Amino acid sequence: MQYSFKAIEEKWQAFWAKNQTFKAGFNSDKPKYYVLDMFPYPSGAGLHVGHPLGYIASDIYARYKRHKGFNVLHPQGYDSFGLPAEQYAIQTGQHPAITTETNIATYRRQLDQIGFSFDWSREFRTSDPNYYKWTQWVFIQLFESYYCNTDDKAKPIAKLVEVFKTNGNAAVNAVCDDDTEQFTKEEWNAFSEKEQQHILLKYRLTYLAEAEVNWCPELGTVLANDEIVNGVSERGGHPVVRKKMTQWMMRISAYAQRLLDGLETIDWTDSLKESQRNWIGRSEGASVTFKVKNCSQNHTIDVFTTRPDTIFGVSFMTLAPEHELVNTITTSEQQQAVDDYVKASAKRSERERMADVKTISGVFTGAYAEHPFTKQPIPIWIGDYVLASYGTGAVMAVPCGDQRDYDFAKHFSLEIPNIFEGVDISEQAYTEKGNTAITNSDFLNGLSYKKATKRAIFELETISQGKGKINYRLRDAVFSRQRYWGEPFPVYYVDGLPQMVDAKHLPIELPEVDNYLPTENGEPPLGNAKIWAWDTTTHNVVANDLIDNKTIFPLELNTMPGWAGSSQYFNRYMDPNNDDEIFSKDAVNYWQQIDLYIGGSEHATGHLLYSRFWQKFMFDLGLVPADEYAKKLINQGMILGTSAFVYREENTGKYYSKGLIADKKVQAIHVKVEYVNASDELDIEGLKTDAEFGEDYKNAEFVLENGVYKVGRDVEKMSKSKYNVVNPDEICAKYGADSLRLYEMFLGPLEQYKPWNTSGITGVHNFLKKLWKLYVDDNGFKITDTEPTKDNLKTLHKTIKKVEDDIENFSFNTSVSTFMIAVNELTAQKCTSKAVLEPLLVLFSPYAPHIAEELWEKFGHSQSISTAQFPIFDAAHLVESSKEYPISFNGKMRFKLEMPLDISKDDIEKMVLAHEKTQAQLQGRTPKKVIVVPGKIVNIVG
RNA sequence: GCUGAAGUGGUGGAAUUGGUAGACACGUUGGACUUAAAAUCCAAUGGCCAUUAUGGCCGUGCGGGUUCAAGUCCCGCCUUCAGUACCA
Repeated sequence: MQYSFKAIEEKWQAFWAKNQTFKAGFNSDKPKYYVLDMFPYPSGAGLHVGHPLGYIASDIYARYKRHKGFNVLHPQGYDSFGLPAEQYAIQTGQHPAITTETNIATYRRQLDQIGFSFDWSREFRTSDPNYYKWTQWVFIQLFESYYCNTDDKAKPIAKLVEVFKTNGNAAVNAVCDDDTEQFTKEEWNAFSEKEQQHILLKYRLTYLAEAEVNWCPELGTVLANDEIVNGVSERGGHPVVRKKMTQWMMRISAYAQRLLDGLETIDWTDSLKESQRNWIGRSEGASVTFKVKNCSQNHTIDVFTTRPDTIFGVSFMTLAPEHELVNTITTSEQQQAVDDYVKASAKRSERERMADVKTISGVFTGAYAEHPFTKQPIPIWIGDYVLASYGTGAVMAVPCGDQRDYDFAKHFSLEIPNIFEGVDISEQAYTEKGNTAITNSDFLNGLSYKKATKRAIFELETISQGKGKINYRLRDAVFSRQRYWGEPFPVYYVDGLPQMVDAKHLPIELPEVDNYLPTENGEPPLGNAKIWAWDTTTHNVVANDLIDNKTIFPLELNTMPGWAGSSQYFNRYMDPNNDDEIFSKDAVNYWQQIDLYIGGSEHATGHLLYSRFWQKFMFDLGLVPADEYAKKLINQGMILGTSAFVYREENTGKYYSKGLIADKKVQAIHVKVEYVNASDELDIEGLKTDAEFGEDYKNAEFVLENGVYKVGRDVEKMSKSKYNVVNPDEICAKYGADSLRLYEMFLGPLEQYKPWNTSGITGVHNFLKKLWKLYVDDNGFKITDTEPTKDNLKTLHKTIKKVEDDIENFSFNTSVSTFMIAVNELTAQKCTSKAVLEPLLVLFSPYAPHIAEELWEKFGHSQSISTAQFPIFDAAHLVESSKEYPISFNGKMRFKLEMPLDISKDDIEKMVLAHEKTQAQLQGRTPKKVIVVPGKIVNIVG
C-alpha cells in the first residue's frame, strides 16, 4: 500500500468539515485556550508559500493544546476592507464587494487544502454589515466618552456634562485639547448648544478636529503615520504632503501611559515592545513659560524641555516656522526676512527637511523673551530644526548643553554661556547627564543633574512659570479616510455639528455609488452616493435630495481607516453571530483574552498598538475582563523567495550564462523560478514556450557554459513582480499538505526570515513515506500487540520529551528533525508494537494531521485523532541500568552519561563513583575524586 | 545617531544551565538496482595533512579575557538585517 497523500488529505479535510471537528463551544470541564492568527487581507494574488507559515505554527499549537486537554478556540476570518479592491473598482467599475468575495473564495480553498483546524463556524469579514455594525458601535461609544485623569479611565461624556452644569470645568481633571480654557457653571449653561458641543469635542475620545495630516494626493486620502514609510505611502510608494484638514481623530494619546505600562504585563517580544515604547516616546522634563518682552497682549511661549537644570544656560529661543506666534511677535524690521523664511520652509516638504539635516537655517524675529529668573532678554529665533508637531513647537535653546542648539548658535554667532563646572565647550556641547556640577546658575550652583532638575522645577512652580511634565511623542490618530471601501461612520451633521446615529439603528450600510473616485468638487467617493442622508424620524438612510435640515440631514462622507475593523475583532470571535450585543458577557468571561497571538511584526506600531488602545477603552467600559487582549504574541518571520536572473548583454542582446559575464555590460533580468532547477540551470525551452514571456525569448541567443545556462540567484521578498513566488497549490499537488506543513516548519526558527527552496522538500516528503512504511507495508497495516523492547520505549519517550519541549518553546523546526530520527530508529529496530506506534502518532498529528488521522483510523478508532490524549513522558524508560548501558568513558577526564537531566545530582555522583572505583581497581590505582557539575558531564579530578 | 536582532560547512540550520561543534535535511560525489531515466536503497561529505590502519593539526565574523572546559560568559571592535530619528 502506497502513501497516497492526495486521497488521504481530501478524505480527512472532508471528514473535519462534515463533523465540525474543530468547532469550539463552552466547556467548563476543560480549561480554555485561545489561539489566534492575524486575519488576512484577501488579496487578488492568493496565497504564496510564505503566507501560511504563521497559520501552520498556530495550528500545530492549537492541535497540541487539544491533545493536552484544553478547550481550544482557533478561529479565522478576513480583514476585507482595503485599498486594492477599491483600486480595482476604480479601474474596472466592478464593485469591491464582488472582488473581495472572489478573493475570499480563493483564500478559503487554499487554506482548506493545508488542513487547518479552524473553527469556520465563527468566520466573519470586516466588510460585512453584520460585523461592521459593531465597529460603528464602538466608534459611538468612543464619541460618548472622555478620559478622566483622576480615575485614569474613560467615562461617559454625560457625566462630564453633569459636572459642567453644576460646577463648570475648574475642578475637572480630564484629557482635553485645550487645558487653558476655563468656564463656570453659569457660563456653561449660557453657552449655545453649538458652543457646548464645540467644547465637548475637545474632551471626546473620538473627535472632529482641524489637524495637520499626511495627505497623499495620488491615493486621494490621508494616511496615518504608520502608513508612511520613508516619506512615501506604504502602499504604492506615492509622495505624502502635510495639509490641514478637518478629520475624525482618536484620542489614543490619553492612553499613552497605560499603553506603556501594559507592555510590562504581556509576553510579547522585546523588539516589538521596544518599537511600541519608542513610538509612544515618553520623556520626562518640564514645561516652562517664557513671557514675550514689550508685548502689548502679554503673549507667552511655552516650551518643553528634558533639561530644566540647564535653564540658566538659555541664550536664545527657537520657534518652528509654523508656530502660531511667529506673525504676532515679529518686529516690522524683521517682517520681510521672517516671511521669506517661513514661505521657503513651507515649500520644502517634510521629507526634504528630514533628508537635509546638516544645513543650518533660521531667522531672527526681532522679538525678545524674558528669562523667568534672571529677567534678561532672550532673542527669539525661528529655525526649521524645531518641529511644529513635537512638544509645543518651540524650544528654549541651551547651546552649551544641546548639540543642535550649539550648532545653531555657532552658525549665527549667538552667545554660548557655559554652565558646567570645569567642562570645555569650545568644540561641542556637553550633553551628558552626569554628576558634573552646574555653575553660573544662581540657586542651582553646585548641584548635579538630578538635584538641579528637581530644584529648577520647584522654583518654576513657585513663580508659576512652569511645572514638571511628561511629554509623549505618540499623537492622536487620524481616523478618517477619503475612500469608498471602508466602514461608513454612523454620523450625520446638523448645522455642521456631528451627531451619532442611535446605536439601535446600526448598521449604517455603505451606499451604492456609480463612481469610486472623489467627486468633482473634491469630496470623498461617498459624495457620489445619491441615497446618503439620514432621516431622523424614520431612522433610515434616504435620498440626498430629501435633505431639509429639519428632520433629514447629510451623512458623513469619510470612511474609517483599515485598522478600524481589526481593532477589536479578536473579541468578536468569542461570540461572532450575536446580533444583540457586540459579544455576550458569558462568552467574554469564558474566553477572556487571546492566549497566543501569531502574526507579522510589521504591525508593531499600527494594528498592535491601536487594538491595545481599543481593548483598554472597552475594559474601561466594563465590556471586557482584561485590559490587554493578547497574553503572548509571536512574530513569525517571513519566507523569502529565491529570485533567478538571466544576463542580457546590452549591445548584442545575447544572454550570457552567469559564469561568462566577466566584465561584459549586462543587465540582470528576473525570470520565473519554475524554469530553474536545483543546480541553478535554466530550462531554456520552457522559458521560450512560456505563455506570458515566451515571445520575449523566442529568438534570443543563450550563451552556455559547459552546455548549460546558469542563472544568478538572489534572496528577495516574495513578489509577483520578481517572479519568485511559489504557490502552495503546486506544492500540495506534488507533495501534499502534510509535506508542506512539515517543510515550512523545518525551514528554520519560526521568528526568523528565511529563503524558500523547493528542492529541500523531498527530505520531509521522504520522511512521511518512511513513516507510512513503519505502519503499512504491501500486506497492509502491520501493527501488532507485541511487547515493545527497551529500545522501542527509549525512542518513544525520548521523542515525547523532545517534542513536548519543542512545542512549548515554539521551536517547531527541531521537532521535525526529532521525528525523522525517531522514525529512522524505529525502522531500524523493526518495531511493530502498538504500544509504541500508536502514541507516536499523536505526537506527529499536530504537524502532519492528515497522515496521522489515516493511520489512527487503521488502529480501529472511529473518532478523530484530535480527541486523543498527548502521551505521557516517563523518564524511567530513559534511565538505563549501568550493566546494559555502561557509562561511557571519554578521553582523559570526562564521563558522559546518557540519561535524562532530571535525575538527581547525588544519584549521578553515586553511579560515577561506583564506576570509577571499579575502573581504579581494574587498573590498580587509587580512585579519583568525583565532582558533579551541572550538565551532562561529570568531572573527575585526580 | 539611537534601539532591537543576528553572524556556525557548498546551502537551510542543530548544539538544554559553559561540557565530544556541525544533529537533521538539501546539495554534491561514488556505488547498488535498471536497456535507460525516475524512484528507492547504501556509502562518503567542515578544512588541511597523513595513512595499511590507528591518527594529527586548524576550525563557530575579528582581537583580547575568565575557565579544567567557550559557538555559548566578560571587555573592545567589524559586518548584516529590521525599526526609528533634527523628539528639545
